[in-house]
Amino acid sequence: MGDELILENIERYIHLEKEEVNLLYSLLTPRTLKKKSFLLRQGEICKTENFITKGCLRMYSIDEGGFEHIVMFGVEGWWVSDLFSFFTGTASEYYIDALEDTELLQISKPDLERLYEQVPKFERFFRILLQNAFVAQQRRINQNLSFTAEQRYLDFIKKYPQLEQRIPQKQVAAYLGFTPVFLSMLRKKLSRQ
Amino acid sequence: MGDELILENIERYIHLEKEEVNLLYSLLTPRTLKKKSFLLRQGEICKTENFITKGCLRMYSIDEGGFEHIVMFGVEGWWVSDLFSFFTGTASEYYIDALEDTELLQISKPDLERLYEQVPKFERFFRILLQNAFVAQQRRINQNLSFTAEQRYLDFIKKYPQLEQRIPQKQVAAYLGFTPVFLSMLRKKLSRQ
DNA sequence: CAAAAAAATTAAACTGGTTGAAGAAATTAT
DNA sequence: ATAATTTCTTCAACCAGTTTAATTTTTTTG
Repeated sequence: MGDELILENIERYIHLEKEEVNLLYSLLTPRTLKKKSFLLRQGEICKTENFITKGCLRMYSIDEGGFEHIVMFGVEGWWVSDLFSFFTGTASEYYIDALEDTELLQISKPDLERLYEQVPKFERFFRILLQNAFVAQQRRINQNLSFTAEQRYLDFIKKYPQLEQRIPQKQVAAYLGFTPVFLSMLRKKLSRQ
Repeated sequence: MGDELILENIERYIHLEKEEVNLLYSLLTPRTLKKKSFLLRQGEICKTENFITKGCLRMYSIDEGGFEHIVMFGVEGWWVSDLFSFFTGTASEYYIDALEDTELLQISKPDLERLYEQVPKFERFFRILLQNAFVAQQRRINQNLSFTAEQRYLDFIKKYPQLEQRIPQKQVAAYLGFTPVFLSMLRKKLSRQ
């Protein structure tokens, strides 16, 4: 199951005793999500933090014109949720759905707070997780500002070569911030040179 | 001094006892930075987390063409540093300099770790700080993807009305991701309608 | 496995934002 | 104060990426 994956993931940053592992497991709820089904819709409150043990999710918004813009992907070993909605208890602006059949481990806010209280080390773990996510986002902001579309695409396939194979091109375009038509032209141009 | 400002800031999220406050103060080093002088340059390692008690900083990169792109501003009450460089001890890709004469309170990595150990509540404080920063960045990424230049500018002046008054227009443009020339045209167009 | 639906390609016209250049206004330094 | 420097404005030519629409390829579904 995904139990080993999440443990391996956590023990990269903090060491856990047996009982602490058991407490953690007792607070996690497994869930499966069929391809194309939703984990969260705009207007709903995000009630859980979600660790992916199998499959692939995307978190995205839909603009006035009906276009989708992907703020993050998640695959095995990643946490995905709308933290703003989760922490503030307010309606989310985002959708999260499954690009493949997906398996999750979920933890609710009260359970997470219980976990922090009983094992303060988890506070440290989630701080480190957040640090990494923050830094990755900052990098993305900087690249969106300073790179051309072509540079951004090349960086994407270099950074996430697996993902590029796994998901439809139009999703890559929706993440990088240009149209599927333009991505197709770009790929053709790159393959010629 | 800035001592009250930082305390007020921290006590929004965690409560501190007198000795804990004293420990904190003993680990903070004040520093002043003249306008246009650098707190960090590309290639250097970011050694401190910096709390601004007065003034204004920007963190930015310079691209191949020599253009500056601002990843964040900071004013009174904000923390500014290159967290990636700070945590990993690797060379920074960013510059941080002062847009005004600025006063800071600095904490080094060893001192921050001492603080975490002796007062674990600070782990919580910085996790919450990071949560907020993460969510703000995610919002910015989403808006960069889904908004036009005009919408982004209008959102900026709505969200940071003080900052817009305080800094040169070209810095706003470097933050929003377009040229100063275009911003000037945009403002003219908006003032006509 | 066939039919339907979704994704990818191609091409041409188009547009939001850039570039370069030159002058005016504001800020900074002496 | 005055000169020097930086910032802001204006305009016109230009280009990176969009749009629309038609065709082909791939994936999904019954």
